[in-house]
Amino acid sequence: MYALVDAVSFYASAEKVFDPSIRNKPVVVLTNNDGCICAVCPIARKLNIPKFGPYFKIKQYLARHQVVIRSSNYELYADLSDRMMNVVARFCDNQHIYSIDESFLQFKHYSKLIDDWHQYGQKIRKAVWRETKLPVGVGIANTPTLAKAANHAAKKLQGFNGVAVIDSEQSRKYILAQMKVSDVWGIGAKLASKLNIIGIHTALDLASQNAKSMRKQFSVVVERTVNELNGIACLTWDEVREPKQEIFSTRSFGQRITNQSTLAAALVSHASIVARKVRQQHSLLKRLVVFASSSPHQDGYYKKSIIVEFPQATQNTLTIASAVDHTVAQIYLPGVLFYRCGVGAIELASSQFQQPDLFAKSTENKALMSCYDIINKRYGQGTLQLASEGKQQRWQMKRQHLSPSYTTKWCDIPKIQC
DNA sequence: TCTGGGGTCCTAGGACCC
DNA sequence: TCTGGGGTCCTAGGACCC
Repeated sequence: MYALVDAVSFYASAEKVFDPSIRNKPVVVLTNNDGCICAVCPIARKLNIPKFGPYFKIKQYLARHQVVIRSSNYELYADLSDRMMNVVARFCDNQHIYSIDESFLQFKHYSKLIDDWHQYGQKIRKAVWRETKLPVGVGIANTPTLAKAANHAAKKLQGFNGVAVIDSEQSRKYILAQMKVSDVWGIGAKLASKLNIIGIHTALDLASQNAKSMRKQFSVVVERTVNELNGIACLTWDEVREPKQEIFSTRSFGQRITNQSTLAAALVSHASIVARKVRQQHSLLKRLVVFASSSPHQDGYYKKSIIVEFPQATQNTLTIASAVDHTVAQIYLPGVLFYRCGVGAIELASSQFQQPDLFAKSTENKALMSCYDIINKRYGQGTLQLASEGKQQRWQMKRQHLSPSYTTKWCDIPKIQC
């Protein structure tokens, strides 16, 4: 059996944890630079606020309805996510953290010990609430896609109270029949509208199709989804957890950037983030793309990217940052109002099977990097950084409605008055 | 006044090679 | 009757997810 546990509008719920005064109010959270709306709490959802719509277009409407606005506070969310994941991990053999607020659980030996999955799901849910004050939904089924569907039902359908289990033909059909095909994991807007045209509207409609012919008409992804909806697991647990093939770090600037050294500082910072993530999954970096662009929403759209190839695959921040720094002169163009930039690892190799260069001196410096990672993990990312990332970081993002970092900064620790 | 997220994977098509 | 290959690498753009 698999379970999918995720938080109810996580960012908005996280904002409510340390600020009880907004618990009964409509709350939305904005993306980086206060650009779009990325989380809408259940109370705010009743006002039909569109998720991922640009904030400035709906600002008036939100003000009229006295919606509480928060900028994304990743320091807070990452810490609450850790706490939530730790609680959930106690209930299973294996946990795969799929995103900041979702994890898949696998039950192997536990399966024999659990006779009532509903009750067990409630136990998880209550433990998370008790220890973190985050509301979660739990979906349980025998494939990841069905666990996702059950999770959807747990949160959206009446009568489930946060936990749904698909453990019979009856429960599978009941839940899938009430689920729009566009809500199925892996079916996005484009596929959903094509499926609608041929009369497939619900998840159950999709599940009833012939998997092979879905593959012919659409793709192998749809075939797999059909099988999974029928309880046939298509991805093994190991496959679900495979290391990433690409790792990107990109960001739009708080204000447009016009000078080369600021662009260089931003790109080196992204390089450093990518290098850290590469080390985290025990990979080595072979090829990298460095890019920057002006706003695609404005005339005269400029974008430029450079590919960097490392003769010897590496995970050394210093090597990677310096290579990125050398591309900046080719990317920068005077007069361009830079809006966004980033760095992406596009070819990775396993560090287990490294091909060393017989004639080159190794530049890996593993001891330095692991020391660097340990310090930053313990004292917060950015405690140690490269000088070339810049000190003032004026290009940092705009966060005008930022809440305190209650759990990660000494000065922001909540005060309780008796 | 101006304002529009971030990340990963897949696929189609072009260039090139033998 | 009509018919002209197959593989790899690269890139841009599409699709999807949260």
